[in-house]
Formats: sequence, C-alpha cells, structure tokens
Amino acid sequence: MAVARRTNRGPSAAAENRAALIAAAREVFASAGYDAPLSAVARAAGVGQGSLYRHFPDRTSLALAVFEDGVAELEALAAEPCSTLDDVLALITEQTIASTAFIEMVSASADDPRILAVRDRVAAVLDGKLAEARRAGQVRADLTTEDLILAVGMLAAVLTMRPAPARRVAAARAWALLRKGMDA
Amino acid sequence: MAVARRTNRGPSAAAENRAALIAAAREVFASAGYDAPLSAVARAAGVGQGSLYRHFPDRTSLALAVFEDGVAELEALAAEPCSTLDDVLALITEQTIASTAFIEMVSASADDPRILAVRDRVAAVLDGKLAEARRAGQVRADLTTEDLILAVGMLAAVLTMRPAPARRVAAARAWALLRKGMDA
Amino acid sequence: MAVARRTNRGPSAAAENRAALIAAAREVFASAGYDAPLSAVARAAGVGQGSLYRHFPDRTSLALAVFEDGVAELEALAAEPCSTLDDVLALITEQTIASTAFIEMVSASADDPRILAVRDRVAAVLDGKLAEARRAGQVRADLTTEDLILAVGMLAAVLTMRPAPARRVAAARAWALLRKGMDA
Amino acid sequence: MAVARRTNRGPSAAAENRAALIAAAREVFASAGYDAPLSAVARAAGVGQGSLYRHFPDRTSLALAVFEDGVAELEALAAEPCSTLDDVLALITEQTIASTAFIEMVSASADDPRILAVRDRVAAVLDGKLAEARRAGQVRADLTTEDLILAVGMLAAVLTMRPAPARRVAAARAWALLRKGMDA
DNA sequence: AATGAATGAGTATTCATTCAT
DNA sequence: CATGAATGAATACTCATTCAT
Repeated sequence: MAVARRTNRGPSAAAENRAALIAAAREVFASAGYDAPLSAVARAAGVGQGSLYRHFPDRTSLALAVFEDGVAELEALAAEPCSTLDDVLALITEQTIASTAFIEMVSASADDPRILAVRDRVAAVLDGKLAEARRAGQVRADLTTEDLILAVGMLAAVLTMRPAPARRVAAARAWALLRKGMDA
Repeated sequence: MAVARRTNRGPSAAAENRAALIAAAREVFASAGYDAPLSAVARAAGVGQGSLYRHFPDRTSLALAVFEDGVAELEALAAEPCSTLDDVLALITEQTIASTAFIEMVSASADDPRILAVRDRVAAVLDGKLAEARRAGQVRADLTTEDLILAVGMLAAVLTMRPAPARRVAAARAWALLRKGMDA
Repeated sequence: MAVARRTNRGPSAAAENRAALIAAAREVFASAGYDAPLSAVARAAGVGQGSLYRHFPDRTSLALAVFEDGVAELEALAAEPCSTLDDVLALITEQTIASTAFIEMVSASADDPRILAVRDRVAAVLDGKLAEARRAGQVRADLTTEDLILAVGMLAAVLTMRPAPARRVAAARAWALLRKGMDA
Repeated sequence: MAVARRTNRGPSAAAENRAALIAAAREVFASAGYDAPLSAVARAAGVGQGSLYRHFPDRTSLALAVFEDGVAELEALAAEPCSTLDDVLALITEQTIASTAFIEMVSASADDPRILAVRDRVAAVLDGKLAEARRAGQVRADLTTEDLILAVGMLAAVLTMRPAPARRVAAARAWALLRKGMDA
C-alpha cells in the first residue's frame, strides 16, 4: 500500500511541526476565519491530522498558540519605557486588521479559563499604559481599564464584520468616534 | 402508505406558511444563533423543508424577512414626531439584546445588496433623527450618520460576543463610552 | 459535478429504504458484529448515510428494528396454544445462532429503556410458557422466569464467543448442561 | 531540544518495562475493557508506545501476559492437595468478576492458538479437580470437563454483560442454576 | 533497546440542498 | 404549491502502527 505516504521524519521534527502548525493556523484562521476546518490547517502545515491533535488537543489550544505571539509582542511594546497607550492601541488595531480570529475565538467560548488568562494579560498591558496616559492628562480622568477593553472589543468586533481591505479605514473612523464621543 | 403525512393544504396556505416560517426563524435564530440549521426552522414552523426553500431560497432571504419587522418598527418610531435619536438608539439596543442574529448575518455576508438595502433604511432613520439631535445641540455638530451606524455596529458586535443575560449591562457601558468618548 | 449520484427516488421510496436498511443491518450485524460501521449498513442498503440517520437516529434504534421481527416471531409462537417452553427456547436458540448481535447490543447498553422493553417482551413470553411447563411437571417447581432469562443469556453469550459453524453443537451441549445441571 | 523526554534507561530496564506494561494493562483492561486503546496502557505504564509493541507485538500477546498470572494462580490452587473443584470454580468466578477482559479476548479471537493453549491449561486444571469431585460423588457421574468449560464460559459471558457491581449476585444465581439444572 | 512523535485510514454525525410525489 | 425523504460532502476525532532518533 503506502501510497505516497508522507515520510515520518521522526520525533526530531516535533518542534518544527509545531511551528508549522502554528504558522499554518495563523494563515488559515486569517483567511478562512476561526471556524476553518482543522484538517485545512494540518494540510497547510504539511502534517498529519493526528499530529495536529497531538500538539493541540482542541481548536482553542491551537488558537491560543497562534495568538501567543501577538500578546507577547504587545507585552514587549508595553515594556518599552517610551511606548504610550496610543502605541499599544495602534498595535492591537494592526493585529486585528491582520486577523480577526482572536475576537471570533473569544466570542465562541468566552468563558474558557485559558482565554480569560489571555484577556487578563492584555488587560494588564492596557492597565499600565492607561495609568500613564491618565497622568499625562491625555484621557478622561475617570476612564477605566474596563472601558479600554470594551473599546478594543468594539473595535475588533466591527473589523470582524468587514472584509480585510475595508478594515484600516473603519478602524480609523472607529477610533475617532471612540476618542471624541458622540455628545456635544 | 401516506403515514400521517401533514396534509397538503394547497396554495391557500402559502401566506400562512410564510408567516409561520418567519416567526419560527425569529425564535430559532434568537435562541440557537444565526447559524442554526434551517431544518430546525422548518420543523418549528411545522412546514416542509421544500416550502422553506420555496419561500426563502437562502438563509439570507429568510433572515431579511425576519428582520423586516424590526426595521419597520424602527421606521414607525422615527415617524412619530416626538421621538428622539435616543429613542431610536434605545430601540435598536433592545432589538439587539433580544437577538444578535441580525449582526451575525451582516458579519457573514456584508456585501449582499439586500443587506445593504436594509442598512440604508436604518441609515435613513438615523439620518433624520441625527439632524434633529444636532439642531437641539445634543450631539457634536460634526457627528455624521456614518458615525452613528458605526456606533450601532460596534454596540451590536459587542453584544453578540456576550451571553444574553450580560447584554443589558454591557450595552449601558458601551453607550456611556460612546457618548463621552475617551479623550480628556 | 453530480458524479454518479444515486438518483433520488423521492419520498415514496421511504418505506422501501427503511426495509432495505433493516435487511442490510440484519446481514451486516450478523456477519460483522453489532459494532459494524453504520456506513456499511447504508452502503449495503443502497441508501445514503443521511437516510439511515433519518430512519434510525442511533445504532440502537436500528438494531431494535432488526430484532423486532424476531421478537414478534417469538410472541407469535408463544401465542399458539400447542407451543411449549421447549419450542420457544428452540426458536430463541435458532435466532441466536443466526445472529448474536442482539446479545451484543444488550451487553453494550443494558440500561437503555428501549432495550429493557424488548427484554420485558421476551420475559413475558417465557413467563407464560414457564407456567405451563411447571404445571406439566417438566421443570423444577421453583424455577423462575429470571432463571430462564439467565439461562437464555448464558446460552446467547456462549454462542457469541463461537464462530457461526460451531454454534449449533455448542447450543445443544449448553442446553443439555442447563437442563440436567452439574450436581449429582 | 530534548524536551523532558523520559530518559532512555537502556536495555536493563527491559524486564521492568515489561512488568509495568503487564500491570498497567491489567488495570486498563479491567477498567476500560479489552478494547481500551493500547496507548492508554503505554501511558499508564510510563513507557513509550514503541516499547509496548516491542514487548507485545499485538493486543493478544499483551493480554495473554496479563492473564498468565491468573492461570498460574489457578494451577497453584489446583496443586494444593486439599483444594476442591468448588474452590477452583470460585477462584475463576472471582477472577472474572474482577475483570472480564479475558472472556472478551476469547470472544474476539477464539481460534488463536495461543489462546487455545491457555484454554487447555485451564481445562487441565478442571479435569483434575473434576475427577476428584466425581469420585467424591459431588457431581453427576457423566459430567465432562467440556461441560465444565462450557459452564465457566457461560458464567463469564454473563458477567461480561453486567456492570461490575451486579456481577457477584449474578454469579451466584448462575451457579445455582448450573448446579441444579432446570429439569424436574 | 527505548522513546514518543508522526501518520492517515476509518467512523460517526450533521446539514444544505434537491426532487419525486 | 406543499411535503419531507434522499443525498452525500464535509468535518471532528481516535487509534493502531511505524519509524527516526
């Protein structure tokens, strides 16, 4: 039999496969949405279905691995002393423009503790930068971190509804509105 | 044979069936989400699958019929001379709390001309009320109808991400933020 | 596309399909065991997977339909005035020789109420005939219906372990032992 | 790399691994049935999949190793001069109550020569004790070893069909029936 | 000789859509 | 024009077995 079976490159390929799966999932989630078939991810990674399930027992754990990089990038940016709240929000916006899978994942299973943990990491980043921005008098004195998270959530959700090319413009509009507010 | 098959009530039942389908779809979409199986809608309506497809060739057309009532209600409210922009936004908010299927539909296929038409009707409603609100000095002078639509979209999207019980609180928070804005 | 798709013979084929599924399942269960893939049943019946699931939402309901005939046959035999306990046991034995799927089903999910109902029907049959046999002095006076069910269960189980050709001999031996007992 | 890989303890661990696999398989077969995934056995044994396959090329050979102890115990009991047929049957009953995997294995592949060999060892044990019992007038004079094996098989099969807690009672009932028989 | 990752075939199940009656 | 059964593609997930290290 053995019809063109992919050669078993052995355990040494594990890390490589894992990375390939994450990269493939990033692409697939970005282009086909968070609900994309996992088989498509495995195929794109050049890896068997079983390997995908071994590395990531469920869709969420795969997605978390995909987003880990983004969160880490965010934390790194926040750690830079000269970075501002605006910078952080801009990076979040860019990430969301690139892929709205994150927000789809959160919508799909908002109460998963692993997802809550990621949310908390983002919240921590925003919290720190919000304090600075408040001290600098750049934002309303009573603006809370929850407000920020809500704002980011709204932005992300609105981008999710739009095709990729329309997202940058929509994001700019949304931030303008969120910053200035509606009231006179 | 003919094992207890629902009797074919003939063409006269067409309108009735149509109405039953819409009512059923409203329920099903609200409780099981916009992605609910269409077979569930047909079953809930007490109507054959084929009839569903005859009346509504695709999911979108069924959904549009479901939302037609909501839009009409909105237009009726706007037609009342004493209604304000706030009233209209409050109604939209209530409708979204009741069912986020509309926004899910828009996310799924935002470029469908039929959906754009509905959007335009809502936009017209908002447009009229916005003019009044602006004259009354209740909103920023440069607030546009597009801003309003964006705001409504963000609100709706954020509600979609939350379980029904948490929606009312979230909506209040979101409106507070959208009204006051973030900037100092 | 439509690559050689089986023609849709329409609802009129429903009863036919149902019968075909039952017949196919009887064969497949008999030859490949109760755990046989349901897809094999659908294929053997010349019917789509979906149709199988429409008619029989789970393996148990399909199996029950398969065994319904056997139970009815049993009840019919018991209804004959001149039939004896021996006749009934002989028929059960024949049925079990033909297919041990029934006993496998019972083993697999003994607490399913539908299965218990079938069991009760068989028990009722045995109960009636046992009373007659007792009156005729053919069996121990204190032999209970539960004993009979146990005996039948043991017989069936033992046949399950044997390949079809060895079953008739094994059944004879088992009955001889069960009748005479071991003790001096 | 070498991410926390279990250290390869080399050939010296072979016997240890083998024992661990047998112990793990005993547990796993007892709790999850004979069809339990072999990966679960390897995991429970703290041993690689490959090692499992090296020691036991197929499920049967693993199972035989598991049951070897039970058979040896049986032979040891039979070797005791004062042990009776009843003692032996009681031990078999206890073993079956503890795990029905043995009988499941036999059902699955009754014609495997390795399984037949085990069967013969049990038969030899029964044969010896039956002769004694016959001399003591405790059993029918024409009771054969095959009858005994059949009885044990029926008992085991019937226990297999029952959840663990119900087995002891069922065993008692079954033995009572087998001993006394049905006939008047 | 041990490890454990990789493979992919196999199975259950769902659902959009078609179509004979 | 209604009915609802039929179809089968699609997808998630499991597990026996192989094999590079």
